Order: sequence, then C-alpha cells, then structure tokens
Amino acid sequence: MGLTRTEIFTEEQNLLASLFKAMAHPARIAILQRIILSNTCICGDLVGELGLAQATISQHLKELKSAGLIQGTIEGVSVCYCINPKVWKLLENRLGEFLGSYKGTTECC
Amino acid sequence: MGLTRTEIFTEEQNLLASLFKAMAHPARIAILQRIILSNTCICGDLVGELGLAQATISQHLKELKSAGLIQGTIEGVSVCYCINPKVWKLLENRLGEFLGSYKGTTECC
DNA sequence: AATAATGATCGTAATATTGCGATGTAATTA
DNA sequence: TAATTACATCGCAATATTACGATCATTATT
Repeated sequence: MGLTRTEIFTEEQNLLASLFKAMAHPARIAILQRIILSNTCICGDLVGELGLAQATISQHLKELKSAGLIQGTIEGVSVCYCINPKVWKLLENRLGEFLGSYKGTTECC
Repeated sequence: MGLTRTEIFTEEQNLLASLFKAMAHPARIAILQRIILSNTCICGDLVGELGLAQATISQHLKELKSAGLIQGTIEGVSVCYCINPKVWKLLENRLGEFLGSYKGTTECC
C-alpha cells in the first residue's frame, strides 16, 4: 500500500495526472510564470526572487524538467531554462479537451 | 521543514497549485471523467468500475469535493455526485489564462 | 593553479499522500 | 425493530513530497 496503482488506469489518465502533479506546487507555478514572463530563460534569478533555498529551487526545476514542461541548457557558468513548447502545446490540448468535455448543461445535484 | 511554504506565494499561485493538486491523481481524473460522461450524478458505481476499495474512492471523492470541483447530495440511501459548474468554469478560465500566457514565439534554449 | 560562482546532488527530518480493512452512521427494507 | 445497503471515517503501514544544509562538479576569473 501507499503507492499509486497506475496500472489500473489508462495512459491518458496517468499522463494528465502526471502533468497536473508537476504543476501542483505554488513554487513550480511561480517558476513557470517567471520563465514565461521573461521569455528568454533564467535560473539563478529564481533563487533570489522566490524565497526558497537554492537546493529546493533546483529540486523543483528538476521535477518540471522531468515532466517535460521545461528544458535547460548550460550557458557558461549558469543554466538557462525555458518552456518546452511541444509539451506545453500538448498540455494545452489535452487540458482543453478534458475541461471542455464538461458542458454544464443539465443541473443535477 | 517538509511543509509547503504557502505564505511566500501569491493567492493566484496557491489557488492554481491546489486545483492542480486535486487533479494530480489518475483515480481522480478517472472519477471526473466518469462523472462528466454520465452527466447525471453517480457514486457507488465508481467503486465497481475503478479497481479501488470503497474507502479509497470515498477518500478521493472527499478531496475533489474539498477542492470544490464536485458536489454531492444525499439521495435516499446513496450519494449523488456531480461537477460544480462554478468552480469548473473558474478552473477553465484560470488555467486557460495561465497556459495561454505562454506564446511560444522566440525559440531560446 | 587557486579561487570564485553557479547549480546539481546527497542525506536527512518533517510532513503528506495513497491504499485498505475495520468500524461507524444514516436511510431503507424486511 | 432487525437486517441491509451505501457511504464516511478511523487507524495504520508503505511510500512520496518538501525543504534545507552540506558537499560535489563544472566553468569562469584571477
């Protein structure tokens, strides 16, 4: 017990859940917003701007990266992160589909 | 340590994160999909259809309810759940806004 | 080469999540 | 009223997440 039984769900359900999970933390939302804002990538800035330790930021970045939402390239001494356009589009599509599948027509409960 | 430092983030960031968190599990995605499918509410059916114990389903329903995504009303001996249209719309708007704020214009990393 | 700067990773403590059996509760049926 | 049905809640074990200090690796500067 204690671990998600992914095997009993569909690919789609697991994919959506994992994308949601990657964004299910205010720090990661903040990181994404910050990256989007200054379209051109950043990184060390994040440590200064969010009030979290460097190790913590790095960990959150890793999660976003392993979910595919962002990508990072080494740029001299620092690392430049930016949105992964492909995955972002996929997310937009799947999410739009999922959320849009509910047409609040008939009032029930 | 070990607990999310919500106080250092904005309302918006915390709200988005909590909505994502509510949906960050395949079982809860499955439950939402199932509720959406048969627009009219259900409940005990879920236990039969997803391969999880009744206690587990009940727990997931509670999380979805406390996030405001669904609502339940007692219907005789059983409980009828359905989407909370208001929160769903809010979710659609906020999410659309957030995802849409990225215009994959300039390629960077 | 020595030092500094930038991040990643490790180890650890605190807390949260997931899943389930067992039990409790309220309404329905016999 | 007793039994049944449909859920909720409790309590527990296994695992995951969050945060951070400390340390490691890599590149840049002196």
